[in-house]
Amino acid sequence: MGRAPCCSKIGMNRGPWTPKEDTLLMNYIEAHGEGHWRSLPKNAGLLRCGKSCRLRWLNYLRPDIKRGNIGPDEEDLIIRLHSLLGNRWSLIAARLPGRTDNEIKNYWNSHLSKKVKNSAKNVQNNHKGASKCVQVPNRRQKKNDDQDSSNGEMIIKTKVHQPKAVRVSPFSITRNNSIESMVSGSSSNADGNNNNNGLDHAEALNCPWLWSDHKDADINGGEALVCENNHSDFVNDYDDACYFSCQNYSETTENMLDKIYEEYQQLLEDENELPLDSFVKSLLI
DNA sequence: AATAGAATCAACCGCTCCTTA
DNA sequence: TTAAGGAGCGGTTGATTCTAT
Repeated sequence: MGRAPCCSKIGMNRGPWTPKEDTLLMNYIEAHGEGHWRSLPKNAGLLRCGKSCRLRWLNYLRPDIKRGNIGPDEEDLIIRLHSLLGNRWSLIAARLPGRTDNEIKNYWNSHLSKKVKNSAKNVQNNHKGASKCVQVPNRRQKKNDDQDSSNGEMIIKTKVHQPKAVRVSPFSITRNNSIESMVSGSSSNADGNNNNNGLDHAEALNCPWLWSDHKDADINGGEALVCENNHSDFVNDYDDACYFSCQNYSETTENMLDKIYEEYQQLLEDENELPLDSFVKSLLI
């Protein structure tokens, strides 16, 4: 089934935004708030696609945006989160206050990927055969990585969780009655596929990722993420359970970033140890 | 000073997911 | 149940800037 384009491109401005366009967009959002991107350009008097407006606002015009000067702490966290999450830029960005997925993605591609690659090579040279945690490639990357491997470049892989993050509204949870019902595989994912493969809890817990990608999500009304692997879905609403949420800036940046990473790691370590009920409760606390 | 190649990053594209009627 | 629209995400592109020669 094809889809109509998000907007007619005829007569639309493209390319870099002008200060005038920025002002129009900012004024409109100040007055009316975010959202309704499709109709926003028309209402704001902009000759831009709604997607373009959204991107401009989210990545550059939002008042809480930090630009440039990615510090060593942030850099370190990006690298570590990337080793856990892969190219889930929005998830990574959600844990770096003021940073956008686009900025992190660009920073990774231009700086960090090389850095990581070089350090991986050093590790290989120093410890031949030693295990190193590197990202699991996504579909497109995999092809290239396979080619790298075939060129004789050894890529050492350890278990990396690569959940497919899917936005889920609280309604999804209600529909399926309980988290446990989802864990047991009785829910359908967004593709409409029923994932009930007769999995037991241990299998389902292979992927307990539930991180909101919205800083202001709340436990009842916020969005949550569903992890999706080959076998199971798992749903929870988690964001406010993070005591180091992005709203808590009282801690030092360094401590906060470390805690973010530690919690992600802890989730991974715990997933195969906790009984289901305990695990679910730990996420909801 | 001029040029070429590399690096950077804002913006676009296509796809997927969620919601709604 | 299903189709369509809105929104978000990750990959890619291309213009601009930087650096080396």
